[in-house]
Amino acid sequence: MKSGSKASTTEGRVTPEGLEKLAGVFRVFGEAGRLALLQELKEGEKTVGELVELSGIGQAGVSKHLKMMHDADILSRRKEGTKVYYAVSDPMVFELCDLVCSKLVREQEQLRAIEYVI
Amino acid sequence: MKSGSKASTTEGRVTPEGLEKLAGVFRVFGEAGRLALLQELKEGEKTVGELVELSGIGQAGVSKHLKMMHDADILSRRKEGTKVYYAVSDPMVFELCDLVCSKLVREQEQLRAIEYVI
DNA sequence: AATGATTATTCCTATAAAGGAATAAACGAA
DNA sequence: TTCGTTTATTCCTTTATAGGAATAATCATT
Repeated sequence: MKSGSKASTTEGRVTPEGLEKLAGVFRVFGEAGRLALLQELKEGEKTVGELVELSGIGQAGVSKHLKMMHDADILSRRKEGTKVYYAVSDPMVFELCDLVCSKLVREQEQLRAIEYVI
Repeated sequence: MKSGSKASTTEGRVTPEGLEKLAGVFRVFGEAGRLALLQELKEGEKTVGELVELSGIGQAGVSKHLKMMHDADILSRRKEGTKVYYAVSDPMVFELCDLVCSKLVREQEQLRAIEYVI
């Protein structure tokens, strides 16, 4: 067992500041545009321009979203000339999305089952 | 392998509507007050009044947060007399929080290691 | 029916965040 | 240095959400 790290683990209580940080991370994922960008980045690193093309989001928006995710330590950033490559730096991202996705699928199946009965 | 369920699984593409739903779920977790309520509910079902006491959030706020989480199929609701008991209905909730918590702990440990070097 | 207790909802205000246009900044090439 | 490309930032408007006070709704008790 590791020693300190009192601020934000889920066994036992989490401090209000810990909860705020937690919520902050979830908020990063709480926007469809950012999830779309993550979906593109799942296939590998991409430049801002490529992501603008692929996502249909405006350049400013993409740049802001990427900065936000980079600040949250979700993306890595690599500069090459005038281009900037972003990549997912924490695979937790996909575990998170898979968890919620499977939940949504479960719900949908349940709905379908109900429709079937009716 | 299950058959249909095209709308929102993470292998392959997720539709824009799927992404919107996904984001919506994350937004539920993107607020410290709601996480605090979930933390209380981790120990078992509680009434609205108990949660008001425990969380320090106002009655209206608690009620609204609970409704939101119930609508998102995260909480179950049981009425007994004038009291209403809420409980976490999907253990995914805790997996989600644990995932993000462990990420935060990792980051904090990394920060600590850097401080140690300096 | 009237009262008290509990929860839900409405209304308002304040805050935060998204989105777009324009501009700035960083960099390479000529 | 100047120009073109790419990305970041600023400014503005709009929308969404939290939070509180007040009110409504629900239910048991008398």
